[in-house]
Amino acid sequence: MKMSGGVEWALHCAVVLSAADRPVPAVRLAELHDVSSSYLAKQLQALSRAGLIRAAQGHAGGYELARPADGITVLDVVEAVDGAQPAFTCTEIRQRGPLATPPEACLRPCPIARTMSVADQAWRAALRAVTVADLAQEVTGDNTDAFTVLRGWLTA
Amino acid sequence: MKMSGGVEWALHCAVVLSAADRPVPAVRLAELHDVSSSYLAKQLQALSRAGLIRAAQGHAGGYELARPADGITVLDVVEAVDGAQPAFTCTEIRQRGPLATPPEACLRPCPIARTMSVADQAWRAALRAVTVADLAQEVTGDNTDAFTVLRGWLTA
DNA sequence: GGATCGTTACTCGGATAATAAGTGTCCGAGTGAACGAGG
DNA sequence: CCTCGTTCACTCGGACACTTATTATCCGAGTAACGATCC
Repeated sequence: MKMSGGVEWALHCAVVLSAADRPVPAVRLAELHDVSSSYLAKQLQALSRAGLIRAAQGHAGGYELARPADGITVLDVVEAVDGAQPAFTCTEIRQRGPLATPPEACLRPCPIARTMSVADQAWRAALRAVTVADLAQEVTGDNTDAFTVLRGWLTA
Repeated sequence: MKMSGGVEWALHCAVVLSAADRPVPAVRLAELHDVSSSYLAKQLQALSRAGLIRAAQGHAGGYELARPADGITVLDVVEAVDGAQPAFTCTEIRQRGPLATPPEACLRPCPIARTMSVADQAWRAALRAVTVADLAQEVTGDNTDAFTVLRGWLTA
């Protein structure tokens, strides 16, 4: 029950990219957060494959958001990096062993799987309710010129 | 973001134990579900350490629920087997790098950690709302004598 | 006959290998921009 | 002065080792029941 550590990096990068007005290279994002650039690239590639960010190659290239920040939810980022499959997978052990339940009585998922599914959907709903734009606004808070200095550092 | 596979076994065992009227050995539970008895023992030990089930040693020993089935929630079992720590852990990368946020501005968790925490609490609340007794009742459904044949197989 | 002691078989518990996933790193393919030569 | 071709440096992308967590297994410590023995 442990989430991939790269999810945190990907979310921070998404917030930073929402403030940038031009493509930002992965190396720049890495030294901004003081993390391994090679490994951060892996997370950004996952975001790119999911269609959340767009990659621009060549000179003055980098990554930029493919959609407006208020159209990208936290769940989108989490699923892109960590996988979209639910945490719990029912192996149907009720159909095994000497007292196996007959298949005709297993048309619906077992109560355990249903309970897990409900909890999983609640978790996803909570993450779907927050967008990258919401995170960015909370990060800045009252000092609105935080984005200005960030842009200046990104372009320098 | 993957849950330990033993959680499913532990939950099924909890439901079975709620129907038993005497201690059930781990080997019996293992062959009932057709799983590795040695590995299932590890999960049962975790439940025992958490105080959910009680172990009786010696001849005619085994495991039995330490509390009434309606007093054990699904969350209790999940936390006992898979750990109680939340899936997301904030590493405070906002305090690192050239544009590090000063510590005096980090008195509260960052928005990302807050969002994850809210989602985690929603997930836990959904699991806390279901007890082992609820699962047992749903498993039996209309054929109420399912527990009778189960007890007969456990004692035989 | 009853109680006691020793034996025995059965139980859990933690310590120990094998496996899969996650983490971290590297170098090559591709691309856009900049620079210089020519018109 | 403008346009075109070439070169070049910079970018991403996927393929390759290493570490950590999960999965699976084994054998030893402890204990309750059973049976034989003694009072």
